[in-house]
Amino acid sequence: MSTINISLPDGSQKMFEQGIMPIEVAKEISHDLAKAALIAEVNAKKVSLKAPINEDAALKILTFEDEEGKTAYRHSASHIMAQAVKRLFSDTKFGIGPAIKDGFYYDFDSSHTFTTEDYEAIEAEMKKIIKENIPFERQELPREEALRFFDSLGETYKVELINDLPEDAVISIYGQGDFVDLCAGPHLPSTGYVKAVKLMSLAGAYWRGSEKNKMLQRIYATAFPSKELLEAYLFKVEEAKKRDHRKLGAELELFMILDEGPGFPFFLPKGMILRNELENFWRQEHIKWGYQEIKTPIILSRALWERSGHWDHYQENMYYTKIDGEDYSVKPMNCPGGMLVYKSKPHSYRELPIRMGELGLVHRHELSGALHGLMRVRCFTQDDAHIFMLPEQIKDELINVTKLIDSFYKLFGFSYHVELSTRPENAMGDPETWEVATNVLREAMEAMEMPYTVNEGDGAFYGPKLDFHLEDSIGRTWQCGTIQLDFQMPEKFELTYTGADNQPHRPVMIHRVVFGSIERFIGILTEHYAGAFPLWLSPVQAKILTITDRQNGYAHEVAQKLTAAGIRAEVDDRNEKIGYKIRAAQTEKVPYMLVLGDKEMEEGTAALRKRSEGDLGARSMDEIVALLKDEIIHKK
RNA sequence: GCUGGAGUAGCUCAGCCGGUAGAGCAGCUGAUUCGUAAUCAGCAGGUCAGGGGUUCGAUUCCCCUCUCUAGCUCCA
Repeated sequence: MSTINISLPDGSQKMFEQGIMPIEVAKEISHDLAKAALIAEVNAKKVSLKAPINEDAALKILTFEDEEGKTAYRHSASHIMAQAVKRLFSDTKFGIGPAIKDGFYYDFDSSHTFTTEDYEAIEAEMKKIIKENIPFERQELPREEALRFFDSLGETYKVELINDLPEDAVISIYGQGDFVDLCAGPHLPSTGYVKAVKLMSLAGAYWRGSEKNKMLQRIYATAFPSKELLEAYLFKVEEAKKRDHRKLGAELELFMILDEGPGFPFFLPKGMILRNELENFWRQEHIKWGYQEIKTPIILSRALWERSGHWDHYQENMYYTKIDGEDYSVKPMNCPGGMLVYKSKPHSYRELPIRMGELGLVHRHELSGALHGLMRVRCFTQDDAHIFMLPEQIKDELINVTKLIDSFYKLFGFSYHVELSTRPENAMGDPETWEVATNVLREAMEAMEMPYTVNEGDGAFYGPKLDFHLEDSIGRTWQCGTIQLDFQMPEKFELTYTGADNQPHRPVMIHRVVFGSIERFIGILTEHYAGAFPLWLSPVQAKILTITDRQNGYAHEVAQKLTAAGIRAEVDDRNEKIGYKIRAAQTEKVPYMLVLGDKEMEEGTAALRKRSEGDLGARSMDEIVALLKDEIIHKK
């Protein structure tokens, strides 16, 4: 038997007998590593711990700490769940069962309708399978044989999957006792490796994500290498729920959504303060960045929407009405109005770029099942702008807008990722123009060295776009900012400017938003800060709390002083103990509290208390005003 | 829209097998005048989402509608 040379991630090399399994190498390295090992990476290929190594190789042992190890672990758990379901509901057919962020799912087609009451039985069966410690066994099959095999089992979905695999694909199946699944692998050595599992939720999911297909039943679950890790995860999920903007929005009285208007949010006084602060900031910044502001009507005639292409390309998302017998539509986008403003007078090349902003309220018909708090609504305010420019200005403007968006997100401490969305199916205009536009977006991203992913076919019907995604409290991402490059609208609306040659030319246009939708942005902000907004955004910035009712008069004087300095203050002069009032203010997430007793009243001071730090001691009123003003101005 | 789940007081929730609803918090009133996260007592609060059906009787069982909710993209 010959020997082979195995190199490890730390650079060391060791000689082993040919055909050695990764798990044996792991044992050689350390007992702990062997215990934590899940799968291996041999020459950059993921394999089972029991796959013999037959040649010199670079070996890496992967554990739950590695993304790939975690994925294999959950993927194996999904097979265990499938096996459990097969045992309990034998006529079940199988769709797909991948690992996902934080867990895994499996899609089933079964005569049985799963409910949460089945969780217990399925989990119990999974535990049994885990206890049986059944090895996962890999087998590679020729295509024909694989097709025959799954066909004989009646696994129509698997047959479909195999038929769609490329000609040269290696078709592998994994068996664990009485259960066999089509799977690329790799898997853990045996079911016993999975320690803690929990079924999380139940949902319908169309086969292959298309609503033309049958809806399968999807069970979401998760798995961890220990009960403690599972519980820590469940705790984290519970904590995240407390940050949910729908819950906080109601508690903090920011907004509400009623049955009288599903998807149409009401903003309450406190939510309006937050919103107005954001809009004020937006206006100030946009002046600095060279924007003008306009406001266009909400309802405009059918002729306009036909011209813009919305009537053909966006029909199912629009609301319609009739005025004096003529068709009108409620605007789903601000651009056509902006076009009309541009067209209202002739333009010279000297004016370009023209950056025309609009906080525009748009209405869109979203599927009822897609509505979600402020994140997905049927009416929202876009912090829109349309930039009309010369072709040679495109790249600079793209960079400019990207920097503007980045400066906003940085202020709030958001991390975000960018997606480039390309030509969709129902696109307007010729593919060549799209190609050009898409490439300019790419170039701008590359010029700034911004990382981005590509989202094929997800562009707007009039142009490709760069989308900026922010995360919510449970890790779902929402598109906020977007930059869309548009060669179509200027054409449709016959926009022109007079060039240096005294001839008419066609400008190019960018559509862009920074917040995206003010509503969605407020939702994201609420979850980001868990409702404890920075001082400049807080609806109530300071709460004045009296120890006894002797200080009530003084309290209102203090409130007057703060109000005069532009600080939003409220007095709590209820006949309650100070602890009670502090608790109330703390629950309302008021950033500063001013506690007033006899001492403060005599000295003309206030005992300052910060939401995040507790008692700061007595300060003069001037000092307090200066401190708060500074924090507000610098948006700390 | 589709699939599963849910809807009881302002909020969080209880209500067994059908006999017309209960708690805590919030609110109001009174007492207490208190120093950094809940003082005590009393009072008031509900067309049990809406509609229909079964029944002597429905919050409870059945059907329809509305709304909310998880998901329907992350490719064996």
